[in-house]
Amino acid sequence: MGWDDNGLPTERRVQNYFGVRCDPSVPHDDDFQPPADATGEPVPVGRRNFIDLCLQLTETDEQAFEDLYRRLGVSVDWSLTYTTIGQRCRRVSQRAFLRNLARGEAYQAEAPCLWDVTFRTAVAQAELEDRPRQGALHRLAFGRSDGGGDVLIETTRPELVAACVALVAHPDDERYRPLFGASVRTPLFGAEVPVLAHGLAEPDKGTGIAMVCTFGDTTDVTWWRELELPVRPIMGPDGRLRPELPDAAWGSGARAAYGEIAGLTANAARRRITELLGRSGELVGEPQRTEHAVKFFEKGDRPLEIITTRQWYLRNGGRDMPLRKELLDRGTELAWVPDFMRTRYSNWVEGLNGDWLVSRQRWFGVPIPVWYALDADGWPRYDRVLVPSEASLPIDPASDAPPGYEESQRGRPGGFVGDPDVMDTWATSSLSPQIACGWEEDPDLFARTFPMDVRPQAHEIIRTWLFSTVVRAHLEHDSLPWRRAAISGWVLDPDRKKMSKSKGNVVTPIGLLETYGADAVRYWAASGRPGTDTAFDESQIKVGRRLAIKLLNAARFVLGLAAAGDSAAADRAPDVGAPAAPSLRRRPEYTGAGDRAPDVGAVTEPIDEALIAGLGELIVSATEAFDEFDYARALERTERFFWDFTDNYVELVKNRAYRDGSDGTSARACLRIALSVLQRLFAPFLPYACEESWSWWQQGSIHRASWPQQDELPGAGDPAVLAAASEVLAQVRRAKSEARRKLRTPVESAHVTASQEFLEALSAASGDLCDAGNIAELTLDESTDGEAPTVEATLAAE
RNA sequence: GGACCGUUAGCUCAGACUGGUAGAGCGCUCGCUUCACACGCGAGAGGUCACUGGUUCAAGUCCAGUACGGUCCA
Repeated sequence: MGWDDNGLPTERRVQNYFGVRCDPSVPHDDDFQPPADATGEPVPVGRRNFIDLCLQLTETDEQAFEDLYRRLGVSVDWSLTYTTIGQRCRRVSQRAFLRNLARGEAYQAEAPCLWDVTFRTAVAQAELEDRPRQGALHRLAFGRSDGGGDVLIETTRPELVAACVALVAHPDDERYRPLFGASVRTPLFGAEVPVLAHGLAEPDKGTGIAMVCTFGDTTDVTWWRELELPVRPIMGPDGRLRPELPDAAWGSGARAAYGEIAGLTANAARRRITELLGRSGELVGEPQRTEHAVKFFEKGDRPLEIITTRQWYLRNGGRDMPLRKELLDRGTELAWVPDFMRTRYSNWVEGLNGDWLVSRQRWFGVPIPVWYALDADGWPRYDRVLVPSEASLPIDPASDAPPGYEESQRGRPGGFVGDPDVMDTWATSSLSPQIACGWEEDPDLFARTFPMDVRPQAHEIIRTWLFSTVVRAHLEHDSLPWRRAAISGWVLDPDRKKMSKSKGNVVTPIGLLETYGADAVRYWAASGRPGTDTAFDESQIKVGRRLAIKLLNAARFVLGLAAAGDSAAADRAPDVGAPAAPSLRRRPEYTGAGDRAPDVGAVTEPIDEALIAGLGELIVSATEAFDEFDYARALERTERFFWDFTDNYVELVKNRAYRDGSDGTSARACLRIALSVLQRLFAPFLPYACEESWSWWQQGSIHRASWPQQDELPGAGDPAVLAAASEVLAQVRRAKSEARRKLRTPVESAHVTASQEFLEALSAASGDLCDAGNIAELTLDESTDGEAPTVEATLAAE
């Protein structure tokens, strides 16, 4: 079990929980205490103090999670727990990064990147989501430099007109073709920008010609790069327009206009610039309200900006087609459950528009393990990356010195400076197979466990966890990290909406565990098929609870019977001690020692053999379903058999099972065989009920017992015997029910008309049938027309 | 705009691969204190399988398309 504790969610929780915010300029305080009142203005704390608070809170949170998982009966070796902020993960994560760096797969670049202004960090493509936002289309007039009139564009972000570097239209657009190569002047700022052609311009969107700004969206970045445009940056990392002019050559009018918006947020600047444009006459008509998709950081709540910064990237096929092809091939090589999830992977890889940005301007994460040499003037030489030895990992460049340097040289000319950033949390999580398998640390374990068998995860993180793990294994080991991926769906709320904290429709499991027990919750969870979203349905949890209780009661019956039928144990008193559960007032007395394997040779009655035959088929089909990861099918089959077992078989043989003699022994042996198999088939779903009832008659944990095999059962029987008896019993019950009589009501005679095969099967179970139906006389009559069996029952008078 | 998944009883879902009389549970109605279980048991009612075509002796199932819902990617 690994806790993914580093990253932004933890930082945000710590900020809210303790009422602090991290400010690296604040010195470390050895005696720091968080504010008593966390609701006030956040207290700035130094980096080290902030990280300590993160460590403190994650430890508490992880203990709560561990308690929850233990209660759920999740099968985990808790001695092997790790955390992604822990020493071992930091070491693995940094080692993998350094290997990527040495092979040229990790590189740094000064480039436009998606930027969250709230958290002031770069974010990766995989962390984006589109959200619909209300906006307004502003129609702006750009005057042609040759005086030939205005060119009109539409934009939802008029404040970016200060950053405009070109206009683009589609190369085939006849309206603008004459303008290509000409220049226009931007409104308010009068900057001369070219009119250019590019295939990404959409002729039917707005006026068909768009302004290119550095940078308003990712299309701007493409245009800027492919048309080799200059940069005119105006957006600062804090989400406010930069104080300095974007273009030093601007004249006084442009300077004055920019002075109106410098330092404002994007929204405020938009309002101000709209006023200015209206006044200058360059805003044409009224802004038109519109809804459009805006890119957000998935954990953020302000739109992303695009700013130019120096960041670390990891090659992931976003730029080079050979690597992309190799990674697409890995997606084909991987076995997907369900198979269609492969398409999500392919879509994602094919849609990558850049390499993986792995550096984050945050604190609670694995540090990027490099330093930079400082030149004689004290400026970082980003082309002189200083790296630690693998043996020294993990390191923190903020407190450790690079090889060949002294700590005293930090920040000094000719000295060094540490990279201040941490890695994307997925840069560590993408190595979970390497972490768990002991990569470079336990060669024997690694050889035996890597690549792993299966990655279980949900579908929304195919683009992050799954894909990034494939990338790392491909680059480091030239292999898949696992052979299969089993993709689960989501739990939706009862209205089939995604659960989310902001909507307030989240159901947490703890209350359900308290009300219904872990077995019931697991039963419901297991009924959702792989890859399929499941609407939360409390009634299904109740069904699970009913099943678990039924299993306990059935076990109590079977094991109590065995004692009663064993004449040596017949006078043992039942245990009437403290109840284990409300429905378990008695626990079967069963004190013998040794292994309690059922007596296979004792099964002699045809109907008992019929039950065993069905049991064998069940084992085969449940095992096949598990082999295909279709746990829901395995559960459904087992459950169906079990209810049929209790409703029909048990009722049919109950009287015989109470009797001495070989026919009674056969029933008791069969019941015990069935119980043993059913307990083991149910064990993955109902671990508590199975473990408890298993302990009543077996040694050791059921969760270490062998999986049932068909060949451990007695030889072949004919399932038709049980089916025929069940069918007639059902019809006798119906007759009693329709007469509104008790089910114990004696039946003077029952006359069965059916095919010869049916009657032959039935007669092999007629004794049990008469016992169970309280039938005095059973007569059989062969039908000639092949119709369904019919039963005429004559009930005793009241 | 491209793709994927789904649409079966009031609700939640099986019915796949391999076409052959429409299934389960919950809920509802009725009955039953029955010696494992009233946290139980038995019985009953309830569906034009989203729609339109096609293939076939036969389609919930296979093929093509449409609509609606959800999701992923642009």
